[in-house]
Amino acid sequence: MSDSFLIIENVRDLDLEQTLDCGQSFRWEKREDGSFAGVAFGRSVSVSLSGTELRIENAAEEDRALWEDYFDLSLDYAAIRTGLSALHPVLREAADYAPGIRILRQEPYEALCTFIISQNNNIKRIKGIVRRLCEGFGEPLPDGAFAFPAAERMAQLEVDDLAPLRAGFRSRYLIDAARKTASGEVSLEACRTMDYERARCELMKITGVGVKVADCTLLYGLHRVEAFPLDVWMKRAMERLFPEMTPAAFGEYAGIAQQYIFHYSRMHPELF
DNA sequence: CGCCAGGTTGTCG
DNA sequence: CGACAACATGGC
Repeated sequence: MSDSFLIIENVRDLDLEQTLDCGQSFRWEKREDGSFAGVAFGRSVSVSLSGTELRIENAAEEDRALWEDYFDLSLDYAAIRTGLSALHPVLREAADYAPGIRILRQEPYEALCTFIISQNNNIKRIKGIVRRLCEGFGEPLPDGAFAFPAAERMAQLEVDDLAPLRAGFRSRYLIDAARKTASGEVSLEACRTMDYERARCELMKITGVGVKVADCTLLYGLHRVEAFPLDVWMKRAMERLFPEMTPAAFGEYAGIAQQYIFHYSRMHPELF
């Protein structure tokens, strides 16, 4: 319907493929023309980048700040990359491999749910489950896409209602996450500013949320860039490529280092 | 067909 | 505390 679009100028250190298909979000699809279609904050858009000009189709001018925030454009990634590169030669290589990665500022509840779904699962199937979750329980949007369902909506469901997702044992975790966040028993917003260790514990009050899912929620949903999620790939990478390093040794931007390393490792499986 | 997937939980020793 | 199977499902 709408032919509105938004142009954000002077965008640096962003590559859409590297950022939207590096395993932090599961809702973006690449199209034939190279643009990416997806939904965030209940807004269905398609995004393309030419040079330093970011074009967001079907976005309103009043949402400019929202999209600048989503793509984390206020953070100077070139400077962060320089700092991280100095820490370790392999980190430099990983950062140089995909310098256009940015940590998206996703909605906290969406990040929580998608990484609950991610456990002991593969990315292809994670995407399918997330899509069915949105189509089944999210608000329909004018262009036929669906918003990510609200916690309040999911809190009213029973575990069996999620059977069509084929999410297996994760369904009851999703319901527990919905109920505890909707009721306020777990406060995602409080985790934004809480002491890091405290925030982790807060999230782990949810059944099915352990250290790794908590860290992913903090990093991708609450932009706690000190969080350093250790999945199977990262554990292998730490053993093999950074035997003398600890997560804390990567500093205040450890989470960004983690994303460079994760993506680099996944693209170079022959290293392991 | 068997192994594995951006883990967590419960159960043993 | 540390190790280890079980957990649903389906991609490859």
